[in-house]
Amino acid sequence: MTPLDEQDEHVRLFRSAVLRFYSRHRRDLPWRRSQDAYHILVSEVMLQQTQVNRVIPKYERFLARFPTVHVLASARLRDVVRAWIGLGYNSRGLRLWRCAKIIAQRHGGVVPDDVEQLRALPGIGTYTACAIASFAYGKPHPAIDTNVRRVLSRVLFGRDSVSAAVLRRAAARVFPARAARRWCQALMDVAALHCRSSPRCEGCPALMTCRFAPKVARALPRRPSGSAAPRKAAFAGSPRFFRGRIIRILSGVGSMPVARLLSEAKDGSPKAEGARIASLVDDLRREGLLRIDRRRRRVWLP
DNA sequence: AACTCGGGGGG
DNA sequence: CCCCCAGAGTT
Repeated sequence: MTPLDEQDEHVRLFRSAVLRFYSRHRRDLPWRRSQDAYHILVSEVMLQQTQVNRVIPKYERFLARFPTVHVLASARLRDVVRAWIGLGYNSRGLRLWRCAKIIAQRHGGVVPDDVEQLRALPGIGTYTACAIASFAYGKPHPAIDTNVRRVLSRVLFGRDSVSAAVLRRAAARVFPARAARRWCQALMDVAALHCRSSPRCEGCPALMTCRFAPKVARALPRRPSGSAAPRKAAFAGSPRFFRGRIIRILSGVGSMPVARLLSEAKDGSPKAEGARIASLVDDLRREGLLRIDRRRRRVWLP
């Protein structure tokens, strides 16, 4: 048996173990019950940098409120933003709304199945485009997110991470074209249930073929706990904190005086000068999340 | 390549 | 208190 054959055999074992694991133990997630590409689109945007458990209730509420692309496309941004509260990264909601408008106007209300066309939509990057093409349409595009990256890096290279180029080649080599729709979701379940940031190897389907597992036993220190830690800024009082507050305040009213928004936003935060908050409001206006009538000095969500 | 964008739950 | 989490867009 040549080394190449050996390697191929190794990959086959890995693949079949992961797919078998998926058929038995896969998580029952709401967006996996649907084949509707719009549902997949909504779930994937919500899942950008946001945990599954927090997305589930928002996802179901969102689709009950905006059941189709057309409903979302003709909705008011304010209603979209209100449905988005609690998910964070509000501009994702804005971009999803713009996505729906483009899909309704230029794609006949059908979410594209082509990766390039998907990539061209606002808020859809490489990962999300591949995820939609693959999960909704069964097209053979590896959707490489942090989970897939971590599992493949560990199993194939015995490291927590490898360079993007190396990983891309490895992902393509391992990718089973016949199981395109399931493969990456299977890897995500392996990541969520076993190959977590801090690994739980017991019961992992990749255990036998994993180059990382042997290293896990000797526990890693896991904490430099060093003196020179850069020390992160507090969340309260940060730009993110105030942006979130501004959006939350505005989502509850039709429109309001700019001055009142500023005072309500900094309420209870004496450190925040009005000028700083005003500049955050202007950032939000530039991004398209809110509108300002300078003459009448009023602000609102479109 | 480095930053910014929310918010919550867990170690 | 720090870290992580189905990333994308801008500079």
